[in-house]
Amino acid sequence: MLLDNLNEAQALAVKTTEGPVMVMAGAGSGKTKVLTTRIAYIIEELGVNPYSILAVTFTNKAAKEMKDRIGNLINIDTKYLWISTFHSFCVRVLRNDIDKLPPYKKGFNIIDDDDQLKIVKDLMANTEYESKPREILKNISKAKNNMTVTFKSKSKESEFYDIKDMYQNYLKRENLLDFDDLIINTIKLFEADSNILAKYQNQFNYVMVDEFQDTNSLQYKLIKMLVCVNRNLFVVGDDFQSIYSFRGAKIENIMKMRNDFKDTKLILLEKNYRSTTEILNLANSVITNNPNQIKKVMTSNNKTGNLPTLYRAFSSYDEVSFVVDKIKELHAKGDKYEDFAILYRANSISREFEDILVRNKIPYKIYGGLSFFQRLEVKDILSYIKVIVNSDDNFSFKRIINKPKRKIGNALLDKLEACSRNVNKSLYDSIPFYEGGGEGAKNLAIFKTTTDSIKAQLDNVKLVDLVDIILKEYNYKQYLKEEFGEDKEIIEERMDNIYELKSVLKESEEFYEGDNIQKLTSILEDLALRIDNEEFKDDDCVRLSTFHQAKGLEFKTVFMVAMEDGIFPNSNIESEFELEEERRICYVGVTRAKDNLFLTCADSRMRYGQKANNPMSCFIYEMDSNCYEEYVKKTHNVNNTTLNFKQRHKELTKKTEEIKPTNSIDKGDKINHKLFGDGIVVSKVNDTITVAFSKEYGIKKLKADHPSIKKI
DNA sequence: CGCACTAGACTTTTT
DNA sequence: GTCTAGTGCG
Repeated sequence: MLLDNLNEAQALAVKTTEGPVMVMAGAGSGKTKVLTTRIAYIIEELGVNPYSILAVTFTNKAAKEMKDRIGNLINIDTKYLWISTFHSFCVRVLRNDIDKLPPYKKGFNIIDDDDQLKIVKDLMANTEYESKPREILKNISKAKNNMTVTFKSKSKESEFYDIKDMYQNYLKRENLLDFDDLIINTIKLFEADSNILAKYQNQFNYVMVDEFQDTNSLQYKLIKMLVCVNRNLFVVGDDFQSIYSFRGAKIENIMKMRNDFKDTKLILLEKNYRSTTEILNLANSVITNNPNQIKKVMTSNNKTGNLPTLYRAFSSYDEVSFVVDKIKELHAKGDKYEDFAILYRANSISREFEDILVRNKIPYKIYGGLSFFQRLEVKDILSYIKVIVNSDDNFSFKRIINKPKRKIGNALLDKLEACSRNVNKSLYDSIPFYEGGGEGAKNLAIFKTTTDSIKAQLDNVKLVDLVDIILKEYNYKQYLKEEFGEDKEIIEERMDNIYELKSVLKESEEFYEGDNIQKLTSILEDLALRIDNEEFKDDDCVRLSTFHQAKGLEFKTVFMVAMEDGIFPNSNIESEFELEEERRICYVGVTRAKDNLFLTCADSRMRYGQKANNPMSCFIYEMDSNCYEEYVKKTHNVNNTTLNFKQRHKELTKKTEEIKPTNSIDKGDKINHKLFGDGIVVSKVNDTITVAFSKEYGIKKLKADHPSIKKI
């Protein structure tokens, strides 16, 4: 029954339930279908307790989708299944036992990037240090994830470690955890207490990981710890779609797993159910330029259609017009707006499209920027709720104490902080002990009276109404007016977000049990991780987004725009490794399209206030020209982009050569490749070597100086 | 403490 | 070109 709608490879993946299994699932090959069917199969056919299955994803959306689809397959309540993001899983573990890792306490708060930045800035304000806070944060995250951090000088290095220590100590003191800490401390907890680890190891008989190519070294370590006893690890991924290495994702984990679990069964899903043959041919033609990946040739479901179209525009205006004309044309033929996606490498490109879409009255939605729970007004209201629920939350207190302005600035806060140290209470609780006059001090007292009275009636109000009470009692709208002044539209938009928060609270309210404080505590704990980007999903809109954000989605018609060297691949690309990742981004872009694909670039566009003439993307030059056709609008002078491309390509190769250490590999040498494992060099012609790997991968031709290769 | 002006950045960012 | 963070003055 469950297996009825699966092809052979998919069914094999579902039925291979015991032992380590790796599924390399090409774009559009039914990876979620396999995962969900497998879970349903294990529950239904093997009679396994649903709670002994753990499935981890990277996004809440993916987790939710999996739950929904399992619910459609079998008749169980999916609400409490262990299907969650890495981070939510860790929170669930840490909420139970983090007190075994003092000084952390169970009521810890999770902070996001924005909070982190604030903390680092505050800490640095008391020092002479001059590093850039953003840079510091980037490096803190890198260091936490075992990535290499490079410094300009020894003094910068010691400065970094000093700030990092101050940061970590601050977080511990305030019982705060950043996203990285969630993973790190779960591992620490498992290392510190073998009973706790054993409990989870025994509970989870089946562990599954989605988007495995995106796991970083800590996430892999965590998974390994969980499965090392019963070894039923099932991972699904696609090395072609690894585009998050800048965030620490380690494509090497694919090889690592197969080394750590020698009996790992490899299953390839190569049948694509999404795109036409023409689009798939183009996708394959892109990715073959990355020589060092597990070979998969996506074959189509025999769906045929139009050849992808390349349009080289004179200017970005010309490019944008082309896209809009096409959308209008296809819309007139019956396509919906939501069938279209305009995808680009960098968010800044979206601007040029917004204007013309508005003028042509085409509804669109830009995905990108801040997610709902990162919006300042949402965070403000949440901070208010946190302060009301928990008077120990200094961090949230500081966030909202002067919103709206209550004349409580840094000077007064410093004094209050000194006072709070003296009486050994939180900032909020030390307000009555603060001695010192001034309007600010008076306002502090008023703030406390207001808050106390809301606390007192907390159990008699509906949680949804709490938002209105906060808006009214603290005069929050006043703050928005102070901050955004004349612009009514912005204020309305922000208020809309606050009202949206109300509906989130309403939804959550039904999920949790207990009195209001208990409910609120539970809701607040996990809200930081609950970023649903599904807003407006039922609107019929053209979607504008980066290639990264479009991963996992599909559209009838896709425009890949600003396909220009300097933008895509980005001008910052400095190594072959990075260029390969850009190429994978390109592959992700192409494979989003179901029926129609348009590639566009412009001979000239404004960048940073200046006119830029970018050559056409080298990725287009790399594609087999039989895989696309060029659309020529009118007789227009195709300029010398070829020349530019060649120059640029030379530069790129030169840059790469400078970086690469020259390791001399010769015929007969044993080498290790990060994906294919060990192999023997059978021949060498110039810098191309032919290597015999294990029979799974067979004979491969590789560049001798490729960073994935090491001589052993 | 708050406003106004200026210097600098400007790739991607599942949590 | 545009946004934002930081500085300096009233």
